[in-house]
Amino acid sequence: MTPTLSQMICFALYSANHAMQRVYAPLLSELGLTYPQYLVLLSLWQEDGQTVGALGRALQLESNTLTPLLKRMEAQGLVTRTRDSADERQVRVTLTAAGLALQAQAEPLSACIFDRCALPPEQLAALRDAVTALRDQLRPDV
Amino acid sequence: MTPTLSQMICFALYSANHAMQRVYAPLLSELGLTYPQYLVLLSLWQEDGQTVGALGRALQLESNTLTPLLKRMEAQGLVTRTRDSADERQVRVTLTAAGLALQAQAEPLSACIFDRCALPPEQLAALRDAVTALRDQLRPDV
DNA sequence: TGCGATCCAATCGTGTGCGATTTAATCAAG
DNA sequence: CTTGATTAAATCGCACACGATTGGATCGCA
Repeated sequence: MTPTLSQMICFALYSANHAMQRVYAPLLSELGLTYPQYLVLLSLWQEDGQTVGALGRALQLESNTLTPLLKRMEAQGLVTRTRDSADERQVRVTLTAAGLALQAQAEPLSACIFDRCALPPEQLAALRDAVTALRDQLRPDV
Repeated sequence: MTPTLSQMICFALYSANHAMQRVYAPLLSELGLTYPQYLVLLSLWQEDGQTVGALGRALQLESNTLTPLLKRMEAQGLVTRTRDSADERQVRVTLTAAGLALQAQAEPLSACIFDRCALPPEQLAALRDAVTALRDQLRPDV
């Protein structure tokens, strides 16, 4: 028997992800950011100067997605993209002053989202860990 | 303090959703379907002849996403799109024989995905319900 | 009955995601 | 050295998502 839409874990993840993006979008828009651009910045604030490949591993995206996205961020003056002199195949992505400065402006966001979730911290952390574990289970080998 | 990427529930949902789509994609590709098209079919197999608006409420998508998607499915011969004669503003989406027939072919999919999740049914259902509850919490009013 | 407000779908432009391929740089084995 | 294999990014084409707007159809109320 074919299950209903709402019974499926895939649709739960699909629709929850979109709902989350819809909460973030208007807030990020004030900073001139899209949702994936914000995720890239989160990763760079954590560790600046990552290569495209390293960002891809962190965000679980390929260069065919990241390259145009990073070019738009470079055009906005948030990052610079420079070939690694030791290995010219790699491109390092480095925050500009403007990209660094956004961290302060984005800082209140996570608390705002946390409130919106309306869950005790432990429950939210448990949910996050369960979702992450499922994700890692679904990923090929690694 | 800015949290790390992996600490954020938003990234857990984002990456888990993508991981799920990456599991489905090659299987659906054999049926000539994309992931959102499969979700539309799930909804139509549950209730045929829904309007674009009703499908949008079920899938939580707007007409600007659904209309082109449904046109592609119509071009593939999976559904028909007809204006409701009682209210010409509405468009009813109805399964063709081919669209109905796909249900049998897609039937093994959900079990296949379930195995991939490698979780006991109760745990998977609990996770699904928690994700769904969070999604509904994030949705505006309703 | 008329006419403005509302509702539904469609259209348009932009930004992802991703399969498939290409280009350039590095590595490895002889 | 050199040449074939591997690796890293970029490119291309297509299918979503979605904000903003448009065009018809229906509704509500004087």
